[in-house]
Amino acid sequence: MELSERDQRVLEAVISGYIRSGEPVGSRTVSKHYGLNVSSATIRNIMADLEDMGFLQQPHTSAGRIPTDKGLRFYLDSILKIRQLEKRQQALIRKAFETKKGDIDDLLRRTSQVLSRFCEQAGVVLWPRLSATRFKHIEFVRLRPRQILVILISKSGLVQHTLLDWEEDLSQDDLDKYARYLNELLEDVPLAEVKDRILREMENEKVLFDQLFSQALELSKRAFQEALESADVHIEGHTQLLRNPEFADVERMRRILEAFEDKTRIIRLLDKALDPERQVQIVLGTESDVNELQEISLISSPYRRGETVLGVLGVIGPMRMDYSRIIPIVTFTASLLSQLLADPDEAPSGEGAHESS
Amino acid sequence: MELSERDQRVLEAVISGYIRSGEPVGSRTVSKHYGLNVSSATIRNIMADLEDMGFLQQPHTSAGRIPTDKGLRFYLDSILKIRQLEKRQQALIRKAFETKKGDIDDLLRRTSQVLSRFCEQAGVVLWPRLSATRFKHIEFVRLRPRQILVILISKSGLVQHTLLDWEEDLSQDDLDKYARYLNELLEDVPLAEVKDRILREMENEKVLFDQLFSQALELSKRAFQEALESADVHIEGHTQLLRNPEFADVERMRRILEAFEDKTRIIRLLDKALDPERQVQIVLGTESDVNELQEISLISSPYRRGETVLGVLGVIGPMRMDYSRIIPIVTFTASLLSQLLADPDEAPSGEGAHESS
DNA sequence: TGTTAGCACTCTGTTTGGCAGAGTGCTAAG
DNA sequence: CTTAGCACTCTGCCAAACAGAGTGCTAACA
Repeated sequence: MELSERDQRVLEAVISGYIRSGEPVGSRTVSKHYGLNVSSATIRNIMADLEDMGFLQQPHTSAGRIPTDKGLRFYLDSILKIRQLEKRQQALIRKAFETKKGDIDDLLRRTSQVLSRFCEQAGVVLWPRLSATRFKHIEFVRLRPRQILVILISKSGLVQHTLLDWEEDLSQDDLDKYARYLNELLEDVPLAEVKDRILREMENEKVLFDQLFSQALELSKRAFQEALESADVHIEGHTQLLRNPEFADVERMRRILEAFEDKTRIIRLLDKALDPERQVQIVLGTESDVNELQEISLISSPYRRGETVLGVLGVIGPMRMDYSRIIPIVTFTASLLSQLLADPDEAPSGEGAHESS
Repeated sequence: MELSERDQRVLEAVISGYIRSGEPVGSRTVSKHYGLNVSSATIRNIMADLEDMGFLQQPHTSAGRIPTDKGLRFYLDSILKIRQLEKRQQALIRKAFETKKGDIDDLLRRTSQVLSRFCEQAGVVLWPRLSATRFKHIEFVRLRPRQILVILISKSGLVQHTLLDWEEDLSQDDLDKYARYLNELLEDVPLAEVKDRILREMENEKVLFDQLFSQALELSKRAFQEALESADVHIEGHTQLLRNPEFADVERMRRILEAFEDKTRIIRLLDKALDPERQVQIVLGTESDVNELQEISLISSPYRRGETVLGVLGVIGPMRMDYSRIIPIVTFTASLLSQLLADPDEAPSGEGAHESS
């Protein structure tokens, strides 16, 4: 059940025609506009074969063909050649990032905006897992009696805060002491290992009998528990989705946007795409286990800081997307973001690497 | 050009009929279902008068009437009697807040969720302006050479962070010193006054000649500049808007949701509604200066901490909303949020004004 | 054996006319 | 001032008709 060269070209023709127009593509169109020098009747035969093999489908007798998910998947895996993004486009995207420096949060938000604007679909960025970065700083602030605001800062500049209720009322002075101790203890420890580090330290006998130390550790343990679990995602340009004619049905669109509001679903989807091995990953709706997202498709690419993958970014749109245009944008944006996040301390070529003392 | 009691009742009937059904209301319906003991012909005469006066309009000859903006405004200001929210509903809302404690951010996000769910429209919360609260803590973290992460915590537990580029490379030790100095200097100062306080301190001659002090002040000045300006808003339940039949037109809906994505517009709208004098404020779309929001309406209520207004919360929906149902929910939620935010340290006076019979 | 022209058939989308229903304004009578 | 009655208007819906797009099949052709 191999696909001949010609079969593939017909499949490609149908798919790109469908992507362009959003409507079923007929044999006549294919034979006329896609430079295969065969008549429409021949195309019809081929199309019928492709339908038998499950790559194409007909919405109804006497309509043209549209690709099935299987067809799309084959197209993406075997037919589509991904080019580099044009220099001109690259420059435009670079420029979009130049405007203003800011927080890492600003940077990531901007990234999703850029994705949305350039791809004309919804742009999405999965925030770095704290566990992917290193410890930088912790701070405790006594907001009210028995309420402590914990602020955790990662080396990459992520800030996370949690409110802890604590049985005992600790003074701000004590809290400052705890923080100093922890900041020293955990300096530069990968946040994924912080828990182990704390547990190990708890067994240290010097610590075991010191009220201060053990309480500080207990406190940080609770704080990290909350902080490390959280995952966040930012979606920009929902409304671009409304531009797609396939979502003209309000009710359907509503269900999809509803799924977006509960971010956990999107996070689950993106988590699946967080494969450091692959530069770009495409999840067709039907391949995800999220019911409400059956009709949409995600093109994603991981972004890194140095070697470690921090998170994923991508574009969400209808299955019928111009993959050949969007994939290069997504991969380029991912690599650009990785560059922007690169730690100058660690880059060998960069300026003098100071140690913070 | 006074409206008689009867005229008002007809207007009310048309409006509540229209709110219920979303369709033009005819004279027959009014005379039958709204207990005015007059015939439909009489109603027709009255409706014609109301139309002349600009309170009603006809989508086309031989359709029923729908209210104009002026008519709605009159209804809201003069006819509608706002009741207290039922005890049962109150309890349900209270319960929705109980589930989990968290950050102030969590609390505010939850508030917008509650609004959205109970009103079945989009819920919106304008974050407290930092300038409305008091200084609690500042912290500087040296992320990279010449890059300082500033973390600012208000007494109410709001956390704000900004990244500052600084000409000179300051050591973490120095930064800690600055922070200690500032934390002492600014303890409990209202953030609105912090700038003045800093400027005043800068003129202090003891400080003037001390490198450390003056740099700390300069640093904080820049930090506060950024932090105090920012305003944030959270909108929950966009998708509820899609439920309204008047937004069945995708293109129109898209424009509205697009306006939501650029939060500055919503912030502008909510700022207008931040009037501490009024318990509830309603902005009809046409009354706002935001073009894209002509067709929607905002019901809002300020929330406080003690005496000072922190921000606004509200509900955004189509003009045709069940005001009589939603207004009590909004005002109740605002007062509940105020209670939850109340500082136990400061509120011995028990200002719980929202007692119900 | 693969390709092509021709033809009958099917399904969709749009247009047209007709019709029922809802609602109005006006008039004349109570 | 109120109301019954009536002619009129506009919408929404339905059915029929029709053009257009596309297919599958068959038979002829290279």
